[in-house]
Amino acid sequence: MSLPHALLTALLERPCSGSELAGRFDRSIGFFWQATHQQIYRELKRLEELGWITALEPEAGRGRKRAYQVLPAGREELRRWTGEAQEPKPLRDELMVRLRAEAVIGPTDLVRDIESRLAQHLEKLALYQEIERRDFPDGGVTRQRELQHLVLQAGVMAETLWVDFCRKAIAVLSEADVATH
Amino acid sequence: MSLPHALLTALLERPCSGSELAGRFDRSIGFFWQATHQQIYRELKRLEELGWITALEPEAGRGRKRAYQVLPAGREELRRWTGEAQEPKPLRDELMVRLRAEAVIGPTDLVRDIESRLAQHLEKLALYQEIERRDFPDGGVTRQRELQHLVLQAGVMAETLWVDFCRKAIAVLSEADVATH
DNA sequence: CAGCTCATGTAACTGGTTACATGATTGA
DNA sequence: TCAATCATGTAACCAGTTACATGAGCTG
Repeated sequence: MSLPHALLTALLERPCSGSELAGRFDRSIGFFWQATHQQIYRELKRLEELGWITALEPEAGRGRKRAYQVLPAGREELRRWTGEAQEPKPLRDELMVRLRAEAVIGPTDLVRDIESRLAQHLEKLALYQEIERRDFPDGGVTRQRELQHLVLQAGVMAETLWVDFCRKAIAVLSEADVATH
Repeated sequence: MSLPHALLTALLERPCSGSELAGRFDRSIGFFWQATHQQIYRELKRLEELGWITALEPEAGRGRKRAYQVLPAGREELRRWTGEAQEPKPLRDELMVRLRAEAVIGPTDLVRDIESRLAQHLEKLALYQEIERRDFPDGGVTRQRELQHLVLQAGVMAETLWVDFCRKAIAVLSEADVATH
């Protein structure tokens, strides 16, 4: 249940409205946690009811922008949750299911799809490295910057892994194709 | 929507009952796709209604073991799905949300949790490497074995990444702790 | 035949997704 | 002033999770 805490974090970094949050979830925060605007509005309402956030200008509803800020109770809840133990989620990837299916039913078009994934991961890797070069030329200086850098590095590491794996998979699938024909 | 296709793959590898499938989802298949027995039974019923699988012995219900095998229509569906294009799912990890929260609200107990995660990832990595040593001493020989090996390697790569990342995170969090006190 | 375990199954709930609706603001 | 766009919101749905129930078969 990370969404409420991702929202608290985002609102602490800078108070803003639901639509702005949706925008931020398409960029920085969205690199490691995604949310649609429907989820965000639903959750903001809940957080307000819980007394963890409050609207800055108590003006009314539909169509009018409504910015929120975090209340002390929200900050306290975020602190509690951040230090809480969590089990690491096991790997869960559709591509692995497909590879295992290929192993059973023989050659399919899967290799085409992996080539296209490779291109996308290369693109994302380049994006992250560009951001890293621009925003963290000397790593992080303050504690906050170091932690932000760390999260970005996780993205770089993950995309690098995917690039490596896609190349390996393409090699295996192509080689096997040749041997089969 | 991988579960039906994971089940088709498992049943092609070896026809079996729901409870046996649940067991297999705790081991090999479960390393990259998890499912509870409730999900499995629900899905098996659906697959049978779709005409993709059929019970081997048409004996009745509750309490009696019911083994299934894949029908030609099921195999065809699996082939179709395997070659289908899929967008790579973006990284989505609670730990990144927590790190970002730490960056905003200052030191918490997070580093303890990461130390415990590190131990778990090391354990899983050792398990995967043990399986690799035992089952793939010379890599894969046939196409099928090579693909199975590839999937296992993905597990090794992912756990290695997590081990590296946890160590990096512990370094940053500890160092920052010292600087803060 | 009592009690245990195995195998199958039901029900309620949660987080996330998709499709659609409506009020407010802006600018040609 | 009206069409486009922005901001907020409702509803239905889907995959996955948790808790619990019940029939079948085995063992002491």
